[in-house]
Amino acid sequence: MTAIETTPLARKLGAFVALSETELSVISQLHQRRKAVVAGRDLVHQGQSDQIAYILAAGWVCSYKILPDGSRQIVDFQIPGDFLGLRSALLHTSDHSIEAISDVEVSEVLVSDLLDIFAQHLRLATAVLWAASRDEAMVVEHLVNIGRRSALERMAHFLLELGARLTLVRMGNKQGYYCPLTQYHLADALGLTAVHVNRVLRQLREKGLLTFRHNEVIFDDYHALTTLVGFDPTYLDQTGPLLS
Amino acid sequence: MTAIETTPLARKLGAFVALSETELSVISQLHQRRKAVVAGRDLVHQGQSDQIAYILAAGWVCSYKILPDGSRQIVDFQIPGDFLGLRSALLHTSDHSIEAISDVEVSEVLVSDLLDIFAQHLRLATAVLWAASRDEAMVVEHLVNIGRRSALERMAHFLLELGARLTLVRMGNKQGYYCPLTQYHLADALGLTAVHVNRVLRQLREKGLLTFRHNEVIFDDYHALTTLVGFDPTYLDQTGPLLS
DNA sequence: CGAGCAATTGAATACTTTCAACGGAGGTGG
DNA sequence: CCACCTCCGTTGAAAGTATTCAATTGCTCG
Repeated sequence: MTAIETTPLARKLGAFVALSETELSVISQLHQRRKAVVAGRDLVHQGQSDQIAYILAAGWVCSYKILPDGSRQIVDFQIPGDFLGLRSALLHTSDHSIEAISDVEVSEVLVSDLLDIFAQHLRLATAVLWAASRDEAMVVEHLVNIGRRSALERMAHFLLELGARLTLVRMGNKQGYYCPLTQYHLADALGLTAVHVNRVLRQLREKGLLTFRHNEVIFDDYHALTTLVGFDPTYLDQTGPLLS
Repeated sequence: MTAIETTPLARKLGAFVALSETELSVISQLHQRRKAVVAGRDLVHQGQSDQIAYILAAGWVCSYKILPDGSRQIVDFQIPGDFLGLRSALLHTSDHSIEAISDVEVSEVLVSDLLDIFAQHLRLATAVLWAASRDEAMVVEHLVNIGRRSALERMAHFLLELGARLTLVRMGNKQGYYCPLTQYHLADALGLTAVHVNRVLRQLREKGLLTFRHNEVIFDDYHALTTLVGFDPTYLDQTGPLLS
């Protein structure tokens, strides 16, 4: 059982509904068809059809779109326990690419298997629906972040949100977390230049708010950060509403 | 039957799958519990719980979020035929507000009714799932738009997308369309200032690309516009992939 | 007609990008 | 083992883009 509990997906869903042993074992069965991808490689290409879905078991990936002029926008990052390409699989076509940021392990999931499981374990269906809705809410929050916040606030909000997500799968806490993203990743995600990302990070450091160095995010003043950007993690950990 | 065909929802879904008369009548039955909202009023408030879903029958609305500092970001506009608050209804809580831009008519939809219909008419379920996925894809495209395009390109892309959506419900074409949005709406949607929106619209006009005046968008040079921003409406009218 | 809202314009300011250059860490091949 | 290359991070200065502040016009509505 201990082994079962340790899959990030189980941890994430478990934060939302208490899972029975049966349900936990069903989740672990989803992780059968393993596949490894090395850092930097694309897992899915924009426009690729007949897309399969994955559960991210280890490592970090990002979903992005490339514009005609060559610039790219990262839509969001996925961390262990997150689904990849669920919507694309349903639509049989991917409208974005997925890049492995670090070395990555994924579990292939057949949509048909998933649907079978939903039919038999309604609580799991509910939990996955919750996860999908949360993903959508994060994209919306990302949109708001880019549209209406200054570069400094954007960065702070982004790193706070990431911290909250990582905390849910026990890969971070209010002190900080390990973060394999480069400043180029941050730039492409936040709609900034890598150069400006660098300056913004320096500002945050000099203000004693947070330090991002050597792949480590350290919250120097968590409280000040949250008030600076009005960070409200409600949309991430709403435990309850869906339970009924 | 003519009366039935004319609901915007039927027109939209009909653009995706050919609908039988039975299906058309089921759709029209969804429009029973009518409700009117006057322009400027909020239909849904951020944080409101026990949310009900709606189908927009007439008029325009927008979904938005207010930031702690008072600024707002419009996430998305809805036009006749679009669902409102489907996700919020499922989650029993709304994470955003919905404003009626013009006088509006909506049809209340009980989630339970909708689920019943899905069970009986699988093609309709598919079509609605398609619509929901398209909505999500539009939010993603909106994110890319704000993150990686200049103000001018943003505006052009946005007005093109809106035109494509309106065309789908026969409320616009490649010549142009009626558009009740103010420059403030555009600003809040595109992450700009109303002042700057004004200047950008002037540029577009002076370049002979498009004219937005007196609530009318006129594409002066549709082709030049699409190439300017690399507008690719694939994500809007993908007829096919989901049919299987 | 006055009030209020939307659109418009100018000038000054602030924010972000661009261009250019350099340092350090890690990996490769001679 | 070291030279060399590349990728990432860092910094300065100049240029460009968007915002802010302020003021004016036009229009609609009561």
